[in-house]
Amino acid sequence: MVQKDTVTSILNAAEELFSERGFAETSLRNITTRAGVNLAAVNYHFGSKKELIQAVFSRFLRPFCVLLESKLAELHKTQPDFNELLMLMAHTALQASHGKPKRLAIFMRLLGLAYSQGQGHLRRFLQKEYTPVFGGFMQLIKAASPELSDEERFWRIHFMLGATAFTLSGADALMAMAEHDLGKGSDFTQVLNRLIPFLAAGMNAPILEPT
Amino acid sequence: MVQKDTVTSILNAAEELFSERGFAETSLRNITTRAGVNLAAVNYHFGSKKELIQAVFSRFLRPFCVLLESKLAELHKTQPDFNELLMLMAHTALQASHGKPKRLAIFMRLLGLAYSQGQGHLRRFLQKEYTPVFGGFMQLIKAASPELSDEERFWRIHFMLGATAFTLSGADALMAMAEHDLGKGSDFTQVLNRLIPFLAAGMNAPILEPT
DNA sequence: AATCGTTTTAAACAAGTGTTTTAAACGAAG
DNA sequence: CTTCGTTTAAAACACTTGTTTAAAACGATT
Repeated sequence: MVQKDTVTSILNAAEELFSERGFAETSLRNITTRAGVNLAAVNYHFGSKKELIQAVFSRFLRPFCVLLESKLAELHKTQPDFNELLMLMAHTALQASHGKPKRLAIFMRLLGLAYSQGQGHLRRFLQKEYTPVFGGFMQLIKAASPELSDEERFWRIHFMLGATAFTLSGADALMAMAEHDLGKGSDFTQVLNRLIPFLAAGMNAPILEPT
Repeated sequence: MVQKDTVTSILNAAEELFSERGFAETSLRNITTRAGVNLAAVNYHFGSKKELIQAVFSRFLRPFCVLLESKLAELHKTQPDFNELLMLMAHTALQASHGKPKRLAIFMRLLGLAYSQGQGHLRRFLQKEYTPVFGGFMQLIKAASPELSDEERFWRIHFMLGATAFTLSGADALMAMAEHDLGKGSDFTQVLNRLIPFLAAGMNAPILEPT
């Protein structure tokens, strides 16, 4: 691979290493070595390690949000059900990954890390920068499940989020495990096609309001 | 709180700090300071930081496994459905947490960290030590879903696992968010009572085998 | 060709890490 | 009381971390 722009080399290396080892476990020296640039380049171009982490997220999230926003605009007229909504989301995410499922898996793992690992600054950053776009998607979800209370819907959305983040972030490891355990391989889109009906059924589950 | 045994003081402090900040972000000095013991005590009693991490898991997992194993034995006679199976699992986990939901949340977060964070030694440790016990549970799941192909069931189990780990590990943060967003608070068992029907519906979702 | 702002380089910085070492304190057994 | 193995204590170990510095190299503009 030829020597690209310094900052994108750093972003590429950081994206890979962060998703493999986590944020704290990845040192700036790991990143700059893999990127083939000088150690000081990170602090020069990004300011600090924290800002580098945020930049990694922004590079993926910004194009994804504009893509999603445009698709949501033309979808607000119809009344899509969960299967349609989730397939749209999956398709948009894959599109933002330039069609490469591997990139989506990497980003999902980063997203999982952002929540599981301390990284309070990251949660705040994501919340402040990228929540408005998801508001439109939430409205469509609400329209698709008018029978659910706000509380019930809130939790079911996070159940979906968990299943998705966990599965897609470990997709390659799980696919390898599936091949080993039952001899049948799967590919990434197959997994998505199994996941979506599962989630839709969960969202449409009979309600059991607490006493 | 009075000064307990040195090793359990260390385990308590490590359990809390690991679940709050992650493994790499928690230093031995953090742990020994909170535990009120000398820094060298960790290496003296556990050998290394890695072995301390494993000891934290063992302290929870070992009693949980014996509890689960005994319950599974008397359950193999009946033909429990998913709601029963999941409720049994939840009840056992809560019981292993001495009835304190907070402790279960902490352990779930640790489990999530073990998978998301690098920590290859931990994944290997957990796999080698504690997988046999879950085999029995898997058999019951298989018996409860004979219409599913092995492949479909494999993936749906991991969908469940993801939703559960993600939700319960971040339960306190999510509960705070729920209270802030929609003014209604939830408690831990309520969340479990919402999660289980969601998962059961997902497991029983109509099958859409790939072409 | 000389000059400017921008970028890269190598070296050092202070701070924090896990671990080891040495000596001191403890608590029961002879 | 003394002696013994076990536990604690303080200090130092060698090493890695993120960040900063100051000089060198670069690249376009005048």
